[in-house]
Amino acid sequence: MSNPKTPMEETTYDYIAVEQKWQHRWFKENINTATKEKQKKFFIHFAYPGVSGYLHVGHMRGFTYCDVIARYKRMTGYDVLFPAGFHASGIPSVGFAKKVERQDPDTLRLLRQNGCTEECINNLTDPLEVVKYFSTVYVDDYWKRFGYLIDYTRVMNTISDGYKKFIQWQFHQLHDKHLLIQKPHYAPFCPSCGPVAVDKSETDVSQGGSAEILDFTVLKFTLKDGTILPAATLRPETIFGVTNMWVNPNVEYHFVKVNNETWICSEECIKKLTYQHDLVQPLKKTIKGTELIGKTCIVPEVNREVPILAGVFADPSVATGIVMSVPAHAPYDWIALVESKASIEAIKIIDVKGFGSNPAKEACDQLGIKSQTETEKLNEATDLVYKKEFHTGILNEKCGQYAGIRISEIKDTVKNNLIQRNLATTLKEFSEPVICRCKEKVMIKQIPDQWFIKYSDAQLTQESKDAVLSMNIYPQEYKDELPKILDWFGDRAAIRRGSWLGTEFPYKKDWIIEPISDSTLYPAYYIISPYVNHKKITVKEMTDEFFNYVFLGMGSPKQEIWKTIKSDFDYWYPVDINLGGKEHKTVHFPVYIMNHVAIMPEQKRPHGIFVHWWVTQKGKEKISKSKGGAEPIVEAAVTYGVDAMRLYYLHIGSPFVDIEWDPETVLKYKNRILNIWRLIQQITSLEDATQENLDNWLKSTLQRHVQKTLDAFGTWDLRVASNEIFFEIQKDLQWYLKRGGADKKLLTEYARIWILLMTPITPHLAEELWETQGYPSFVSNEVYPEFKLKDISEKDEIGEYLLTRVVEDVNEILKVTKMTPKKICIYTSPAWKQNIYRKALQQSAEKTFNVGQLIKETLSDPMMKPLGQQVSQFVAKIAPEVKMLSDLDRSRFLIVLDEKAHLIDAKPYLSQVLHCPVEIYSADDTDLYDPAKKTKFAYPLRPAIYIE
RNA sequence: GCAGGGGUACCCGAGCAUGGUCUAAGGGGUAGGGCUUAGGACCCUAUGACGCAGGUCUCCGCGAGUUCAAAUCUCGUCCCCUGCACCA
Repeated sequence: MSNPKTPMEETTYDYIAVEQKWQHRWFKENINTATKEKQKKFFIHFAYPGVSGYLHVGHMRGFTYCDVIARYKRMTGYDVLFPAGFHASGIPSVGFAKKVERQDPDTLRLLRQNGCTEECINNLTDPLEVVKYFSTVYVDDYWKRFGYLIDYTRVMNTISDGYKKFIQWQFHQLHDKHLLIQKPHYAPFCPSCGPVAVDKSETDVSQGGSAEILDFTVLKFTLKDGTILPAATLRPETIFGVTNMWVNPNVEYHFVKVNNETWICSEECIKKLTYQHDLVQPLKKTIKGTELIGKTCIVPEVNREVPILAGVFADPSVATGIVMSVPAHAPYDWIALVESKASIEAIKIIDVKGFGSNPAKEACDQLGIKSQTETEKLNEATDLVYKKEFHTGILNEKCGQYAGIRISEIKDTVKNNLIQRNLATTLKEFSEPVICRCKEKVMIKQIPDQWFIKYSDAQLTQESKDAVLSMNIYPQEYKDELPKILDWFGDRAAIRRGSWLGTEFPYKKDWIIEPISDSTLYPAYYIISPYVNHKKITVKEMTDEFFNYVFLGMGSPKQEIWKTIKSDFDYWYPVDINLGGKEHKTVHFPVYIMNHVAIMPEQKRPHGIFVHWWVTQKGKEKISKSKGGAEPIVEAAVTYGVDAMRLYYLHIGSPFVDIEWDPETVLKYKNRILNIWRLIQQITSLEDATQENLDNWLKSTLQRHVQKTLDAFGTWDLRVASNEIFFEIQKDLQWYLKRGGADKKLLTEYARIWILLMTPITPHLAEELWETQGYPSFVSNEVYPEFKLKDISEKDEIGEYLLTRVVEDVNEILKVTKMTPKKICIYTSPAWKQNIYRKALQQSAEKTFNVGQLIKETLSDPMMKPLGQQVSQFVAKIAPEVKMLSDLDRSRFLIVLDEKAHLIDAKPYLSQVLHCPVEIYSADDTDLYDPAKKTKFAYPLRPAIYIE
């Protein structure tokens, strides 16, 4: 580590040493521990990460936002509570342990790469060890490594005994408030492993992670002898158009007893039925498809007798294996009917614009479909007909009581009526095969008395929507979206029996509360966790009574420590910002709000939510470990430096867009960190010199940037804030130096403020610079700069504006004329023009501007009389632009500036950048050198130019 | 199906709520020049077209409309993306 007393060489900046040095000091002096001192508090946290293995650079984006906000708040007069923990519940750590257990080569390689010893790896077959191991990795290698001022005394996880007591209390509360309900539920289930998760990450399954659950309606067609021929459909309303049935002649169908009915269906179907229906009993009797063909059956509801025909497309593995035929509306059925050559009339039951007497036929004709084997085209035709009919179709007179109603409105009613009258039932099925990791086929199983949290509760929903109105939610779009999400958010199955981690559900033995439901009130637990961690309260003492007292203010304290904890809770709660990725928008955040509304007192409801988008791989692909993913965090920290990465996250895009990880880009930020380091070294070693106008300009623009930065932080517009601090300020400073500015005192102060500004974003760089500038103590503990109006000098701002315009104009002329200048003359506008211009601006601001009026007014002055023509030309010329000026420009142009004096001041600079002698005149000067009569083109803030 | 997001220059990406200062910030890339070199560096200039005096024309997915004025408002249209529940 470098010697802290001697500043580093001007050209070297050992960021790794700097990072270590300051992190060591911060944590040694515990500046990150939350304290109650300032009577103003700010509670921020990020949605704790699930313990699923090593994280990648994408995860650091949100964490970094959190730290920047927390650091900003602590510098602006708040006690900040920034805790963190681990979401250990659920499958991830179990899945990880399983991978280690089955010696998954990728997993083992990853562990070894990250320096995990063989002994350690052996331990990781236990999910609890996985949680323990990665908790350390997250804290030491990620969070501390990035300089986050997290209060590490509060670290907790969701499978600790104390947390479990907290969750049980939560569920007792929900139960008391009648928000726990029981009803049937259908969930993926593996015959040998039990419940499995079907999701895109494919933790539990080896195939079919993106399968959807389809909800078939099974219609009970009856044979002559009363046996039921169950046909499964996704369009129960088309029952009125059934003309026949399809059974596969090559399949042997099975008899099965369902309740008291006898069904005929495929063998695969029986298995599904047993998982989803009570009293399913296979009968040892089968019937060949061919034997069914030629028989007839009765269509339920309609009571029509229809024939059973041969259809090879009837797949025994799909639903019941028996298909009803609606040839007017289902292209498959139409083509099969044509191919069967049966003389059956299609029955049209849906009127829909754009189709005639047989939509299915017309769609088939349109796509040129000739055979049942053209499945791709048939699917397209089905899609086409279905979409059109669903949205614009109306059931016609053949549909009895439902005639005249839109499909989209009546579909569910038809279905429910049929089910109610025992003419139909349901069958759920995956849209594609789903295979468990154990190679078994995953089924859908009914859980008759599943416990749900009743998020559909009308009052809870309404109160939650009301709560959202007064919350600070970033981005605004999400605030607008949230009420709709809350409306749409349905009951959530809250428990599961299977091998995963979590809290035991108090009302059903051996069932575990699922991970979303156990992370809704958890920020409140951060208030308690330090007392648990320091053994100031035992798990045994954390009774419902304790939680009731601390959180709800109910009852009286049993111990002194209860009072202490409650006073902490009352000081810190509620949360000011809960920050999480966009994946939480429709999952975590709604339940976070709703549980607070349901359980916590009104004044403890959340104050704010901040949603950030993701870091993706090239091509907007989600970073995934399986695909190689982005760079590991520790490696990246070494390559780029932590401050560079922090700045990268802040500046590369708005928090509300996905950003693509690109190593080249991160390097640019690394360079910028280095440049700033050098620039500050450089400016404090300049030869002292003052230039009043220029110095005042620098002071003034700095305040503009301070103001913009504060405004941006005010709305957590982190990108704008970082842009001001790391780009705009630097740009101004460079202009100042280029102009020859070198006021030592000013530059010292400028550097001081600049370092303060950058502290929340690049704290290590800031601390190091702070120290080299000779300031004692931590800059992290300093007060953030405030806007100082007295430093604003509009006159000098406008002066520099004039100067840049002159340079631009000269360059423009040189470019067009391709001249090489020998001498450049600049003529500022005469006083009379400036007077008129100002008058015009004032009048325009007061909306009294009138060209004729102003000319008359001006010429009433006898001194102006001789200039009559010039005056009228000038006024006419400026009229349109004066009207269009913004308020900002108007006030800028109204400032009185001695243009000539300012330009003369800058003469050395002008001749330097223009590479030739420059002469400055005012149009009012008596001894003008103006061979080309350019003077008359001079306008206020737009001097005339003559180039030789 | 339900709910939501988005199309801006070579690329990324601001702007759009509150129309005018928008050829459209910032960053990157590219080209030319400087620095005679700080570490994958730094500085300047150019980067829609045209223009021999600081200007003109075109332009924000596509097509209309409102307006003195549209990237911004309205309507239509095409295309892309995300989530949908026991994965967090």
